[in-house]
Amino acid sequence: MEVKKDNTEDKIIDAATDVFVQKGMDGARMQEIADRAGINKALLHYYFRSKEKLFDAIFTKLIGIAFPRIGQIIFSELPFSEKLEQAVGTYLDLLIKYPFLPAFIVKEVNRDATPFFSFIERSGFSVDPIKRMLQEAMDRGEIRPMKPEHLMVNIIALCVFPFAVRPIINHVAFKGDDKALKQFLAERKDEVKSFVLKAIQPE
Amino acid sequence: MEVKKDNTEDKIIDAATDVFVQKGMDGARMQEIADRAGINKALLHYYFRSKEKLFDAIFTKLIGIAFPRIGQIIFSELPFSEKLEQAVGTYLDLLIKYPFLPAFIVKEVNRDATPFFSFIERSGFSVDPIKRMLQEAMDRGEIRPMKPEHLMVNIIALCVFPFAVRPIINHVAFKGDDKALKQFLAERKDEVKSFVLKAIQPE
DNA sequence: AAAAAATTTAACCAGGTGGTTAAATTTCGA
DNA sequence: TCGAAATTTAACCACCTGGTTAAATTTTTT
Repeated sequence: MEVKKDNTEDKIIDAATDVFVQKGMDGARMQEIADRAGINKALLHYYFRSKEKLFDAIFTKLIGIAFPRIGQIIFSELPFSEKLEQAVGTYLDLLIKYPFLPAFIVKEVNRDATPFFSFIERSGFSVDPIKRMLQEAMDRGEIRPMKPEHLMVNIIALCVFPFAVRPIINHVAFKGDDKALKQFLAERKDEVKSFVLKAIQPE
Repeated sequence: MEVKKDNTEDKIIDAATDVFVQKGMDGARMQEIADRAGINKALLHYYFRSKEKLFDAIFTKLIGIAFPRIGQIIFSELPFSEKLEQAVGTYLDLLIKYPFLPAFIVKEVNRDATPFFSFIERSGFSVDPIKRMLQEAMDRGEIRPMKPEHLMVNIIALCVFPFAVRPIINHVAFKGDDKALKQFLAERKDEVKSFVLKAIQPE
């Protein structure tokens, strides 16, 4: 049940999101954003004083989607395998909904990481609780011992990477067949879960 | 033992590589490339008629590095575990040497995939032999059965992804400590190998 | 020494960029 | 109805973009 937004600011944000995600900060044009929002350039500056300010707003919004709070899952009393299943499932649902997020974030974070850094500071995001949770699971013998940083990166890599290189996979593995690619990405949920579970199971 | 290159064309290519990798096609400026090559803009167009032609040359060169021929490994008679070890080792050495390749390719392939497509066609690159090799390893019972596309994507994801999101990992996991990040990336060789091997072992 | 190739200089171009301004007009809430 | 806010129009700005040109100069090759 989506809320109907028809005020100008939201129209601008929607249009700017589309354009920035597709073209990136460097490739985006204020005129195109104005056109897509159905307004003119003057009004664009009436709402957001500069391209940079507008981009920051969009970037912050999108990074907030890509770095969701997963506290409830982490702090639940479920066994690790079920935490993993929930986390991977939730995250892949999100990626299927926003398939262009990974490429956008890779692009912009490598261009200028400071907006990302300030988001992290503002949001208070930290990996420490996740690391602690993993360490405890290892101590309980639910997971084989390994550096938690590697496990975290591995899980995220398996989820995110296929979306970041979508055009490559689509062409090389599926010869441009969009249906097959979509099917493949849908399968990732089970694939990542079982792949990780086997990889971390103790002796 | 690097070959000393001091002719202008190579100076241009080196400079253009730096600038395009760092800023991308949209962010790159011909003036900056000329400055870095120690020449002027007129001479830049004397060698490469347009920005697009220069970019194509650089992109093709870099994609050729990122999609190396791994035929010798695939067609060797080694057991799969050793093939994996060799392939991952070789590829991670390459990524450590060119750490900005993944972000560059993600960026540019998502901006315009056609140069990538034409490279694939020209080079005759195909996943089919890799798929066949994996299938045979499964038939021999060396690997648990799974879709070869997923296994391929998983291995590449585990290798490449950390480099693509290097600034994020550096900040979130290592609080900006470059040494720690470097150490982490060096560990990936063993990490990916053991992670994948456990994930694919039968039963 | 002559010819050819490489390089510089410096000016120039058309077109696009983000951004601004002022005035007129429309919309909308008090 | 009145006034404020929202929106449009249209012109304008300085600056940057990729790209071109012609002539002079230097370097290299023959």
